[in-house]
Amino acid sequence: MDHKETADMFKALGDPTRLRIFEFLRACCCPVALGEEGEVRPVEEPTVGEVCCRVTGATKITSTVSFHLKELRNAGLITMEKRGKNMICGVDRAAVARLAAYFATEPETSCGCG
Amino acid sequence: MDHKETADMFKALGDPTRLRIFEFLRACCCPVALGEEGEVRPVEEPTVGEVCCRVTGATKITSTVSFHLKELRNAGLITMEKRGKNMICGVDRAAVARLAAYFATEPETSCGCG
DNA sequence: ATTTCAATTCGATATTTCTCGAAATATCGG
DNA sequence: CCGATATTTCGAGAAATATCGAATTGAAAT
Repeated sequence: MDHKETADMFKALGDPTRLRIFEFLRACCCPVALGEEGEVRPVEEPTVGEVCCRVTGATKITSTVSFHLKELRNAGLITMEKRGKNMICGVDRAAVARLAAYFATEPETSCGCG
Repeated sequence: MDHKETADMFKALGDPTRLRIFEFLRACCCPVALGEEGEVRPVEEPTVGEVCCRVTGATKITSTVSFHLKELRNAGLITMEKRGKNMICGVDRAAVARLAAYFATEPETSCGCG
């Protein structure tokens, strides 16, 4: 995770509307273990229209939400996959894990006190 | 940590210059355990001028760095304390811990699959 | 008190970003 | 093919942001 990539993720999450979208997707797309193999898949598969409805309360898709989804996707925070007429949105769990590690890990010291 | 507060932190970290400042402070102000009581204090105490020098390579303090430090401080990510003629900068460890938890914790599900 | 050093504030400018509505694209069903 | 639905792209305007230099504050030293 290089510097620019990290800053882009934070910038994407720095907008209130995008943060709401991201949190909705996180809450919505929680993984669930299935079968004995313990395989994991998302239970709900929200479309752009559903994101739109939940986040802005609008009944039709706003270009604004589309714009924000693209930003989140460009930042590597969410995934979008075409299914028929719709786009299915989900969080990129690897990215979330990297961000968790970013804050949880003590950085290399630069003051010789390590 | 409410929504706006969270977004403000991410917005603050979303600027490349501010992220560099933040990472410098994190690396610089690593805590060190001292004595038998295990008390912890920062080893280096960077001033605004030092941040400036390290981050932008400038020899004198730029108003830009001052501006970015204020943003980071307003977002609750860093602390600044006056000492004599200088301001000593440090990261707010509680805030970093909250952000680590933010990404490490599975959110409440909204799809009835919990 | 005056000078000096550290840092912030101010004013202006250039750039970016958010938002909205209209038009375009793509896919499905009849 | 045509119409309906889902989503993206485009164009424009308003608002926010980053940056720079100059002026200002505040504390310390002389």
